Amino acid sequence: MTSTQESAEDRHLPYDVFAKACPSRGTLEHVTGRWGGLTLGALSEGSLRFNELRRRVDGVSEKMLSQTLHALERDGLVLREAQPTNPPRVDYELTPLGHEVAQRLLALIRVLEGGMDDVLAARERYDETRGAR
Amino acid sequence: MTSTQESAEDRHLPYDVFAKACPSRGTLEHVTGRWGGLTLGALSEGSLRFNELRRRVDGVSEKMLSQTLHALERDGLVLREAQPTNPPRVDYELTPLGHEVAQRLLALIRVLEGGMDDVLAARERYDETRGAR
DNA sequence: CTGTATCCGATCGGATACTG
DNA sequence: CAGTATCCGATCGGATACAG
Repeated sequence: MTSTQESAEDRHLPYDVFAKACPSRGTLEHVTGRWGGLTLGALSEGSLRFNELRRRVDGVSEKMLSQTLHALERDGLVLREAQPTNPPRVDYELTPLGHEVAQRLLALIRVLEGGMDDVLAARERYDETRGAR
Repeated sequence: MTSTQESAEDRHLPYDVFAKACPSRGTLEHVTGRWGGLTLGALSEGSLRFNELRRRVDGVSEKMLSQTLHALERDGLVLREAQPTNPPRVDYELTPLGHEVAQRLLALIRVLEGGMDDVLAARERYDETRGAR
């Protein structure tokens, strides 16, 4: 097999995200889903409470944040710590693996933010050529 | 603003993915969308034709691959080169920015693949505690 | 081979209301 | 404060058929 995909099999790992049935795909989707990446990014510098997170991740609804946090918690990327106080206080923080993931995610985001001028220029060219389609 | 988000504003960039209206969010979603990341990853080692890509990105449909490629091309991450031959031959390859993005993406994927044993264990614990729920 | 067009069910995700 | 429950429109995305 003349591999050009220096991925899982070349590194002798049991998981290959390029394979349809691999469980790593599900986690990748949680991490890179609409709110997953921003949530992990927001938690990368320390724990935050539910509504702090909501404000930080601009635009997320309660429902989606709750859903996102559950998925990340289940995957072992986020830790949920509920204080038995009144009013309730719940802190969310990254696990070690969550931190690693968040670091990579933030590196990606930085590249994207840094390249947005190129992206915007490319879009204009594309829309011109294809005449707004 | 006591920033704990060492992101765009701290680096004096005009784009901040955490802001709802920032155009970088759209690009992040193209890149991290269901097929965007896998497509960029598949192209990271060289150009591929349409159906080569389809086989590489296991599970993607024609429609979704086409849509994904258009979005990535418009954002200036992928270059489309159509040969005027018969039968038609179209090569897709990464732009320089596309390569940078793909590198970050692959780094993320590697962390995820490498951490899947932890992830799977965390899931079992979660599902036990919360009783399948 | 490289796509586009259409149909249509599944899922996403926002708004709102409500609970502890 | 920290969520859950429900409604419901928008979008996603697969299957299929068709086109250059």
